[in-house]
Amino acid sequence: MRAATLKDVAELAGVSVKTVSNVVNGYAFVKPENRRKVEAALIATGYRPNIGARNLRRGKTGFIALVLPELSIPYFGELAGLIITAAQAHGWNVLIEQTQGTRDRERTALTSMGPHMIDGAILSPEALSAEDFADLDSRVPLVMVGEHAVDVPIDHVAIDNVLAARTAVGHLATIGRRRIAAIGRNPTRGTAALRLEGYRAALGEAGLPQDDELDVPVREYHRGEGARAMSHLLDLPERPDAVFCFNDLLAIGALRAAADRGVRVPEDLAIVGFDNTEESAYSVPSLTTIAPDKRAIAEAAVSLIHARSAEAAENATPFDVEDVQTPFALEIRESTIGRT
Amino acid sequence: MRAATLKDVAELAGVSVKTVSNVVNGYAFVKPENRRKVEAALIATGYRPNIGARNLRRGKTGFIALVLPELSIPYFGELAGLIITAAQAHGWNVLIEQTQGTRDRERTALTSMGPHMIDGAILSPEALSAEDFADLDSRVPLVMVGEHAVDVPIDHVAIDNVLAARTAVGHLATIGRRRIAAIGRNPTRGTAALRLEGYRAALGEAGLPQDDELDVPVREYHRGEGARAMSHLLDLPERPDAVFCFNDLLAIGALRAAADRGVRVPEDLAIVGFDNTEESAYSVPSLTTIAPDKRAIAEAAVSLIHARSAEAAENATPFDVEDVQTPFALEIRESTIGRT
DNA sequence: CGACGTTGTAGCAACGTTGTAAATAGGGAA
DNA sequence: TTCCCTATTTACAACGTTGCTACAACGTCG
Repeated sequence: MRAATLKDVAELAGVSVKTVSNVVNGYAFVKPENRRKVEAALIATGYRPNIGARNLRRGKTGFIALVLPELSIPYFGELAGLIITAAQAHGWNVLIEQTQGTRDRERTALTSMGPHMIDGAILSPEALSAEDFADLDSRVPLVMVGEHAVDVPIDHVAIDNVLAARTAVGHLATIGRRRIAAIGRNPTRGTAALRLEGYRAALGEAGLPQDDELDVPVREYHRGEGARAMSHLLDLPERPDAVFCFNDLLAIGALRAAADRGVRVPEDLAIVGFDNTEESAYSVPSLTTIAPDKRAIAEAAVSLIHARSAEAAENATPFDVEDVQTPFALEIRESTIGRT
Repeated sequence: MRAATLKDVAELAGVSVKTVSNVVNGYAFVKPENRRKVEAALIATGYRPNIGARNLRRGKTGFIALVLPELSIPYFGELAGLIITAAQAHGWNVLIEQTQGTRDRERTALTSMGPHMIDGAILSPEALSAEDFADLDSRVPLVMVGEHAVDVPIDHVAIDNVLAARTAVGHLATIGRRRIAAIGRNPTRGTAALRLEGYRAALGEAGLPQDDELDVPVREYHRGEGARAMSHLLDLPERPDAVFCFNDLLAIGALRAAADRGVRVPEDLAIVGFDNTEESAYSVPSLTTIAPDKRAIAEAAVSLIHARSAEAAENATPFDVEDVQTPFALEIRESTIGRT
């Protein structure tokens, strides 16, 4: 039992294949009577267009790729959900490629997705560097979300990471913390450098010294690493009274390590996270965090792909590389100001 | 600048299109010399097969659909990641469809994905009933993951929900809890009935009475609902000393509500969750939970689609409906036995 | 020396769709 | 009546790929 094709519908309705195609595509000049017959036949056969064939003919694929480290990371799960929804509004399906944040797999994802496969790609790279983009065939519209420390001419959507980090650390200084640590330094990660910059700027603005031992590097942005780093900070002869974590997972790990040591949050130690994952609103204590507008990020990214795609179709002169800054807010919760 | 096609490669290599196709597909009988020439031309042109055209010709799409409530729910984020990985091993890309757990969107997902689009679908339905499957064109292999309370002849992968719930509640009884509540009853949800059954069975086995007011219904399986339900339980004249939550999100919410009331976990109240999401290992206190083998679920589901797909291709007589039970474990953590 | 099998190559058709252009029908104007 | 215009429909080709089949070249064997 094959699926119905235009041909099947045409035979049943007693018209040509093309007329059926015209009806399906809303072409204006079809005799009302034929239109009715075709519509009846469409329903009777349960016709669904063969997307592959249509795209082959139209030269579009109907897919965009979403390249990210891992769906199991809450931030990416939430973002992916929003991107899928936004893409659907433009008639796109989303293919998700997981890279584990490794440069190798990010490169593979970039090169293996030929232009036959996808109409565009949204990347959330962690380890890609400028040269990886150099030999990239640029037929596919690309948008980076999150950050590009690398200076490549590619459209880009993100919050102002430096300002966000400054805001977070500024908040810690405002509530009287004087020994503010940071967890999340990482050499290969684009955002890490920016958030570190914001952290240092805020320390400067608050007149606080920079102490290298308060700035702990991590290998991964996972809970376990956050706990490890926090543990390390609590072992210092002079403990910090606050810590800025470069994402919520690290902060959750830090929270956990503090609890293990009997360190009270926020009385002894204030903690700020980054991402406002749903988890952060329900932790004990709840987590003060930077809340990027994820929906805005998702919609901006998809819109950019759409615009680039249209531009290519019309052979228009390309518009300048876009650098969309989406809004964010500081979500103040118990981990810095306690129960209210 | 178009993408390279077989024709381009053939012209460059000085052979026919078909010979290039033969090389690309690993056909044995190609003269070594021609093979070399073609391979060189392939690299020179950067040829990538047009998947759409290939699938059109082969009658396969290369995609499977994954229909689930929402990617932002940690359990589904984790599961989706594993399914994508498992599907890749079979050469499949995964299209994700989010339904928000509504019956309407689950039905739409089921009917709109024609067989042109996908080679199979993995469903994690929450609200579908038997009649929704009745008028389903069954050309696409379908696998349900999680639970089907509905009795339909569709392949199915899940843990033994009744046994898992019994194990969880049995654990609470074993550590001496006598007034054990349950959060998660829900009329439309397949798993809820099974977990409730396990809960009641375990109460019976432990010689504990069933008290209807201890069994709190929820609308959604989200953290907020867990907190609300827990709050309600803590308002009872006679508080429970333990609670079994039907998933981790509800448990995290319950944990939060307990903290808000100053109720100590596990001293005053033991909590068990379900799903073993990564979050549950790092909450304060960490959460005792049922840990399904998610990787096994993902791989079993994809394998089943693969088997059904092959069966259809060979016109074999269909094998019986499979009901794969994957293993689970009780992960005992602080929320029932405290710091160790 | 001819029949035959093995190895290698290529032409053609078809997958289901749509753009283009040509064909048809029905009016009304010349 | 003839011709042109408009409204509608249709045939055909093409998108890029691969299965089928034909065929050529080359040995091998009787």
